[in-house]
Amino acid sequence: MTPVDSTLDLLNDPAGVLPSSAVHLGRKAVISREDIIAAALKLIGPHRSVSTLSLREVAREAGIAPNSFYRQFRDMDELAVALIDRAGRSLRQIIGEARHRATSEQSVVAGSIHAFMEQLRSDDKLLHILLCEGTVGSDAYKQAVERELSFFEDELRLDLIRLSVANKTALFEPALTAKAITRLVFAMGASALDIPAEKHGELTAQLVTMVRMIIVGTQTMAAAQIKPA
Amino acid sequence: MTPVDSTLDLLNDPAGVLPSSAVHLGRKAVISREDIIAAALKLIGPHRSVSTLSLREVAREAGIAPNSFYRQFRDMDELAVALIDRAGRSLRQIIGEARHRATSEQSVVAGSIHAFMEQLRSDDKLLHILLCEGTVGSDAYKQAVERELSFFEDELRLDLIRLSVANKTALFEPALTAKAITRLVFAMGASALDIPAEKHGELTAQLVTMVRMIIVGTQTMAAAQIKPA
DNA sequence: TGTACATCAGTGAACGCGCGTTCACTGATGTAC
DNA sequence: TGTACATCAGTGAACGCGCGTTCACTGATGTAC
Repeated sequence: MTPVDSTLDLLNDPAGVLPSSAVHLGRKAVISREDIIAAALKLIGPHRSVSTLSLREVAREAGIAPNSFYRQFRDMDELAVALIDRAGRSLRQIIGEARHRATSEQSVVAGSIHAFMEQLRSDDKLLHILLCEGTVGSDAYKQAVERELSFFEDELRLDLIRLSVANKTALFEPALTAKAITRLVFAMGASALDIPAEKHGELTAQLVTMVRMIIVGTQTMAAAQIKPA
Repeated sequence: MTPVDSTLDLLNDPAGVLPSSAVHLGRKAVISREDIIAAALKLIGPHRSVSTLSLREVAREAGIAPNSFYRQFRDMDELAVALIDRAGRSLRQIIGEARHRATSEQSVVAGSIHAFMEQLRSDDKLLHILLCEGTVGSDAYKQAVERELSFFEDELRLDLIRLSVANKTALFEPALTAKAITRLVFAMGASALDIPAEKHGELTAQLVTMVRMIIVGTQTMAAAQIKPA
């Protein structure tokens, strides 16, 4: 039971060398939000989504009393939103890195998608959260997921514009293009969670082609001088 | 309590004019699968997905004893799969009708999407099921939803081919095009469930443009003689 | 440095609840004579 | 037509369980002197 061990470590840490995340205003907090988040992440997997976790279950995994949970979170909803926020931030960073390594539209698309699928293949719990919690759960869940998706869309939109300027190729409604790509990638990612890993390669290739369709379409429509609505 | 009333009606139906769905092998079955399915549909809504329904809750709504449920379904999973099957069949019929009214790619796209969004706007419970149950719940759920989606993809693929032949415009990988469109429409539909009805028009317009991007892309790629992988 | 004290993070026990599932039953149904 | 009977769809009561939430507590922590 790691959380319990780390509790003991904290208490036996006279030199104060432990991560400051567990320290609050000069006083040692034996249970941190981090402990609870880590426990929830341990429980999440391909067949467990955040919305199916119970408070007691998370507390058990964290090695704390059920009611101690309340010292850190108002309820499970608040924990779920914290997890979704973290998941969004994590994925945006990963994709952002992949994207800024890229120089052409081609490599932005392929690179980002490969980074995304790699995260997925590595059984990243945070990504599971973003993919699974969007359609069920409380309004707070859904809003949190929608917020993360819109962050994604925005970053993608800026990159699409950046590249279209660099390549001197116009885009038809970059915002809509970014939204379409984001939604499609997340939808395909969600269905990839349930297929065996050996088919991920095929799915990645499909996804790259699909996104190319959207980009070629948006460029063609811009070239044809179709007016944005 | 409608189900209870209909039970009484059945018992007081000497002329045997009631729907045959409640009659089994010459013997009157007072509780039918239909009663239970109807009760589940009553409970489903924007904030209730099938996976959050309890057996007792459905039984209560149907006006039957909890254990009577078992005479019709092995468990809630079996009920959920029945609901998903029905939802798929219903939506395919609606979209199919809209599609066969159409003659051009333009009107196929716009017509189908409008029919889809109209179903959504009308608060159709069956559509909710298809949109919400894809990412959570048991494997049986997910497989059932995937199966319905693949039916959709297939019908859309055939229609795209039919129209491209009629219009003499080639398509790049029709199967992938159909898959991209299907996934995108369902993903956008799922997020539409949580937005106020007055924004549905805007969302429909966005969706039409997005799908046009895919179709224009797929046509342009075919015209450019890019080889399918 | 040593000691007394206030604070409050974490707890153990208990609550009432709705759940899925089981069991033996009952009583209407359709059938055999 | 009337009657006795077997069938089995539907039931009421009960089970044990895990849940979220509450309460008064306790004991380690950091502070004041």
